[in-house]
Order: sequence, then structure tokens, then C-alpha cells
Amino acid sequence: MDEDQSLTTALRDLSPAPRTSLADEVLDRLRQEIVRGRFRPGHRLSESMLAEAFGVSRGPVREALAQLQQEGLVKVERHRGARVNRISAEDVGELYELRIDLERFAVKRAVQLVTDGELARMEEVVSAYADAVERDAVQEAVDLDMEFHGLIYKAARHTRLYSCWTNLLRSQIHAFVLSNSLADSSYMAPCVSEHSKIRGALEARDRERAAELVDDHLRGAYERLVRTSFEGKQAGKMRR
Amino acid sequence: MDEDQSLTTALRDLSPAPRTSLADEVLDRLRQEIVRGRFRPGHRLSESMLAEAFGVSRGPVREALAQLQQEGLVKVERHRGARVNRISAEDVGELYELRIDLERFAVKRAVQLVTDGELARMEEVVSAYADAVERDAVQEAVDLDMEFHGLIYKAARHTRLYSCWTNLLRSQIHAFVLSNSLADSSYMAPCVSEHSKIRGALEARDRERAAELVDDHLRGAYERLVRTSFEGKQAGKMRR
DNA sequence: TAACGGTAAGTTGTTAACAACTTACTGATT
DNA sequence: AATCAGTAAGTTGTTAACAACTTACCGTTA
Repeated sequence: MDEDQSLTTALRDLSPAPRTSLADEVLDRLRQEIVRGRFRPGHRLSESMLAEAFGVSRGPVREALAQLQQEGLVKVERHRGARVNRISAEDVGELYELRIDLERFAVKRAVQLVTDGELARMEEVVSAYADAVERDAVQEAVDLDMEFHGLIYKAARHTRLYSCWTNLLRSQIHAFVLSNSLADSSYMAPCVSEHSKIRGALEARDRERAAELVDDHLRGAYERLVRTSFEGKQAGKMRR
Repeated sequence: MDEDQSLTTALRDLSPAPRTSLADEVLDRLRQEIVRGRFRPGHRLSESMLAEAFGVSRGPVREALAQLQQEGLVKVERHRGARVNRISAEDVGELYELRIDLERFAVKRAVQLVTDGELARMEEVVSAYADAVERDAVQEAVDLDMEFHGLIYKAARHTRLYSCWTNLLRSQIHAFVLSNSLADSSYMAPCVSEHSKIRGALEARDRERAAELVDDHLRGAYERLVRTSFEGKQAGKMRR
């Protein structure tokens, strides 16, 4: 039916967000506050204080804190409350060792499954990233960095793999990369062309090259991160 | 001080569980009920019904359901409640594809980090597993299977990797392997010697052999699982 | 007959109050 | 001075009640 067709087409453009729960809103805002460094590591996150600040009751706040613990941004101790996690050199080592393994896995699947729309979006993100780096818009650039890598995971069409990224890796990596980039703005420059090359390998459906590029990109990024954030400490070279 | 020494030694043996939260108790019991098949896929899990059944209020039940969703055992939909997940052929494919990658990763680390105590415990578990298989004690055997693989992840000393196992893989795999083994008791027999060989490679600190054995073990197990549970459907061979 | 509006039952989302626990402080005791 | 019991303040864990939403049912209308 023609009527139906136009109706569903119209509806598709409408109503992107049907209305979310308070817990989700609190979760998103709180995650952003922590990632952007407005709550420092060690800072106590009292449920009642947060509830008042966000204008909700403690229930949704509790839910959000539980999820943020899963993401590694906070630590909740029974009867002792939640604190913002400090990300140690060991944490970064674990995060990147696992990330390299999973993102190689992801990009190899993505080579075969990525859609034209996703490749187009990646190109947009790479361009916007280059522009943000140029303008020294650090926060914006890191957001785009995260989106680029998220697109790779998403293109892999593997729900559990994607969940590893969003629930286990992303938030802590986001927080750490941002704080590092604010301290050392030279971190991001090499990433621009590397992202572009990874996208190119995906478009060319070159599986081995894509995996190799992701590997090199992440190892290089890891090296730069630990060099500026943990120099002096035994930074621990990662084994191949 | 000698007094202190003996005191701490005594305390270490005491109080293994200082008292847990209601949410955790509900979580453990509910997970067990689902894994053991007392709640079938599609079964609605109403918060108030569960609260009454466990003798607690809805709060702890809600927390438990959120965690079980993370583990993949239930699906919670906003304002529509929770249902027990059905594990599809695609789910098993995803689970094992990711599991093979992660468990290879885990065992390669474990080769270098496993302790004598852990090797000893593995030997116990392998023996008990063989015995349970012999006695056709299926449920007990599958519990021990899960413990064996959990020990590998634990020995890898990688908190996020271990979290992948406990939060993302274990519960669904446990549920599926148990239901499969109850239907086809021949599934488990080959695992006994394979477990033993993996333990042997760990003890011998033979990294490549351990990884290869884990790979073969899991691919073989996957083949047997899909053969009996999804024969007819396009089971999808896993790429190497 | 099929589509529509209204309503009732039952569910989840959220709140506010109470119970249990942790922590820091105070003052007595050795 | 150091240790310890007692206590008070503040936190989280849990509960029960209320609000918002989903769903199914039922009679009406075209």
C-alpha cells in the first residue's frame, strides 16, 4: 500500500528517542562528568548527594552507579559507598592488551560485514576528527576517536563483542585518553592518518592489512599514552 | 610479632563469607534456577512474584535481574518486565567464537602465571569431573567443567578478561552445555582427557601447545554441541 | 467484519521512610 | 601515651507505597 509506505517512512524520521528512564539519564550524565574529569579519582559519590544534584531519588542513582562500576569508572563497596576509580598503569596495560586482541578480532569480522553507510560515517568521523585535532578541540576530538572505534566494533555485528567495548573498555579508555590528551596535545596527531588507513583497508576488504593496521595503531597509541602519563614507572612493554 | 602471626593465620581460615547482600543471594539462586532449567526460555519473571518467592522486596530482585541481563540469561524490557532468554544457534556461535579467542588469550597468560596451588586444584577438578562423568552425574559434571575453565581465566591474572568470563560468557554457556548434556550424555566424555592435557601443558609451561589444545578442545566441544542441539539448521562452521 | 476508544488489571519505574552498618569521635582505663 | 568501649552522625541496604506505563478486554462505530 502506498499510504502505509509513506506512513512508515515518515515515522522512521520521527521520534528517535521515545523517552528514557531516569536511571539512564543519570548514568549518561554521571559518566560524562567522570570521563571529563569533573569528579576526580578518589572522589566520594554519595547516593543522596547525587540524587539531590540530579533531582531524582536514590533508586535511579543506585542503578547508574552499578553500571558505572561495571564500566570501571567507579568502585562500589558494600556499606561504604562509591568512589571514582583511579586508572593505574596496570589498568591501562590490561585495557590495551585486551583491546588489541578484541579490536583485531572486530576489524577482521568488520572487513566482511561493514556496510557502505558505515564506511561513509567513518569517513565523516575521520574528517571531523582531523578538523578537531587541527582546531585543538581536544574534548571533541576524543569523542570522535571513541566513535570511530565504536563503529569498527559495531560493524563486526557481534553483540557480545560490542558489549565488551561499551561495558568493559570504552569508558575507562575514554577517560584516560582524554586526560592524557589534555596534558599532551601531541598524542592525537598520528591517529588521524592511521584511522584513515584503517577505514581504507575496510573499504578495500583487505582483512590482513586491516588487522595489522589496527594492531600498529593501538600499540603506537599505547606507547604514547604510557610515555607521557607514567614515565618513570616501569611502563611495561607489551608482548606481541 | 608471633601473636599477630598466629592471629592473622587463624583469621584467614575463619569467616570465608562475611555475610552477603540480599541482592547477591537472589542473584545466585535465580541464576542457578535458570541455568538448571527450572525456569524455561520465554518464562516471565515478574519482580513481585520473585520477591515473594524469595521473601524479599522488589529492590534486590531488580538488581539481580539487571545483572542476569548482563550475563545474558534474561532480557529486561522497559515497562514490560523480564523474560528468560532463549539461547539460539546464533548465540552459541557468537559465544564460542568469542570464547575461543579469549580462552586462548587466557591460557597463554596462565602458562606464565599459574601457581602450584592452582595446578593442584585443576588436578582435583579434572579427577572429580572424570568421576562425575563416570557416574553420569551430569549436573555435577557440568559444574566442574565450568570451574575448570574458570580456573584458567583466573590464572591469567587479568581482571577484565576474568570479567568477560563471569559476566558475559559463563552463565549462557553453563545453561546451554547443561541442557545439551542432559539430552546427549556422550558430549562430556572427550572433555575429560582434553582437560587433563590442557592442565599438563600449563604445568609444562608449554605456551603454544596449551593454546593449541584449548583451541582444539573448544572447537570440538562446539561441534558436538551444535550437532545435537541444532542439527538441521545451518549450524555454521566456525572459521579458523 | 474490522478498526477504534475507553477502561480495568497488572506490571514496572520511582519515591520516601526505615533498618543496618561504617566511621569518627569522646572519654575512661591501663 | 595507647588502647578500648560507647556513642553519635552519616552512609548504604531494604522496604512499602505511589505513579506511570503496557496490555488485554469490551463495546461501539463505520
